[in-house]
Amino acid sequence: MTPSSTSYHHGDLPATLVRAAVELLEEDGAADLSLRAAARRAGVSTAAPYRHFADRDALLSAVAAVGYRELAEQLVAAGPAPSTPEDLAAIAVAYVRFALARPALFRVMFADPCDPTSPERVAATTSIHQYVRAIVRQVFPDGDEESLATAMWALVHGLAFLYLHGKFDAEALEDRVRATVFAVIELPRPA
Amino acid sequence: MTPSSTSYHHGDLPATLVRAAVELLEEDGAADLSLRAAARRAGVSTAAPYRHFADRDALLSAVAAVGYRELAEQLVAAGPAPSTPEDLAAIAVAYVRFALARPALFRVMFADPCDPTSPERVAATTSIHQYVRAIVRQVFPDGDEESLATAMWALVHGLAFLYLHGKFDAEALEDRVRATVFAVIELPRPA
DNA sequence: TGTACATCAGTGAACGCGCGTTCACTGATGTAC
DNA sequence: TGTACATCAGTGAACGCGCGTTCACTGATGTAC
Repeated sequence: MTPSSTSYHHGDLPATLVRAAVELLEEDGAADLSLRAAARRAGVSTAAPYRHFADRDALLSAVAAVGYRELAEQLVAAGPAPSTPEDLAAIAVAYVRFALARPALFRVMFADPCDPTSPERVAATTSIHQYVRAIVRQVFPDGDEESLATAMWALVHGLAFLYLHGKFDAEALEDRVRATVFAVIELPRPA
Repeated sequence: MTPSSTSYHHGDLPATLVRAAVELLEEDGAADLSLRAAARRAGVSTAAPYRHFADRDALLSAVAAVGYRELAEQLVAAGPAPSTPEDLAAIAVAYVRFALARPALFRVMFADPCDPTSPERVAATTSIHQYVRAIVRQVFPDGDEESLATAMWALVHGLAFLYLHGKFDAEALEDRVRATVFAVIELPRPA
């Protein structure tokens, strides 16, 4: 391949479009990504994306897929072999950090009304769920894995959205997220 | 007042517009609410809303405010004097139900990129946080109220978004939400 | 090795659309005297 | 009680915009012979 930069054929337009779209999401902050803007940034005509994506939603799904992958990378980097509550807290912090670092991307991934049956989405969320289950299995071997995994994911996911919504000051993110996770882990007996 | 339905002056256009907007959000499901659509549904000209709302965002904020109020009503109805984990679970179920019953409204309330310093929003989220604190105080008198309140809110908030995103089947909502809440409350010692 | 040709991946112009917002305007209202 | 007038809350038309998508097209590519 090795297409020259002036070649008529782009070489790898699909990937370039997705990358352009992700960049736009990160720069503009708002989730109003358009096919046209992505094409413009990729240096290609308005109609070109249709050679590779059926419609706007298809591009958005590809963008979300990139987001899921990068989120997974961040989480794994934050806790490669999690087995303690400390590890769990570190991963929770990474999750919320990701949302705040890339708010528009995170919204495309999780806040857009989208087709929930899209295989790409289903695969991605299933994979996250499995990942959280594996962590929970290590950290709480005696718990109800399914319910605890749901709870832990919901906990960090909710924190992410509350932070995105400006409910909490992003300055003290790490301390607050850790405190929240530990408040749950050390939950006292109910009244 | 008692304006006739044919009066030139509408009588209570602001409230009518907000109501129309909420109805549109609930009918269309998608959060692409426009000032024009709201005006159309209110039976008023395209420019009329500008007598009462500075811009689109102002209308959206008013809509969100209605949402916060109705959410609060649902929660209180689900647990008027919460003091047990059971009560807590019932309120959690109500929270998630609200999100699924009015997805577009919920997204306007919590998923839109919005000015986090808007007094309306700040007051609303602060009020929810206080409400959750009061519940936590009753149910877990020995806990770290602030952190536990954050955790409980994040937990139901995250569940709501995961359900909205189609991650879980809405059929078994009540059982699953209850199981998730109790999984946290009955969390075993970590490994 | 050279050539004909099918296929692929772009172009550029155009379509129709709904949107937010502004403007000069006018009909309705209520108040001061 | 009647009237002049300021103010309020609408109208209707227009602005410019960016969007998703389609279309006929053309330049580039690679393969069969």
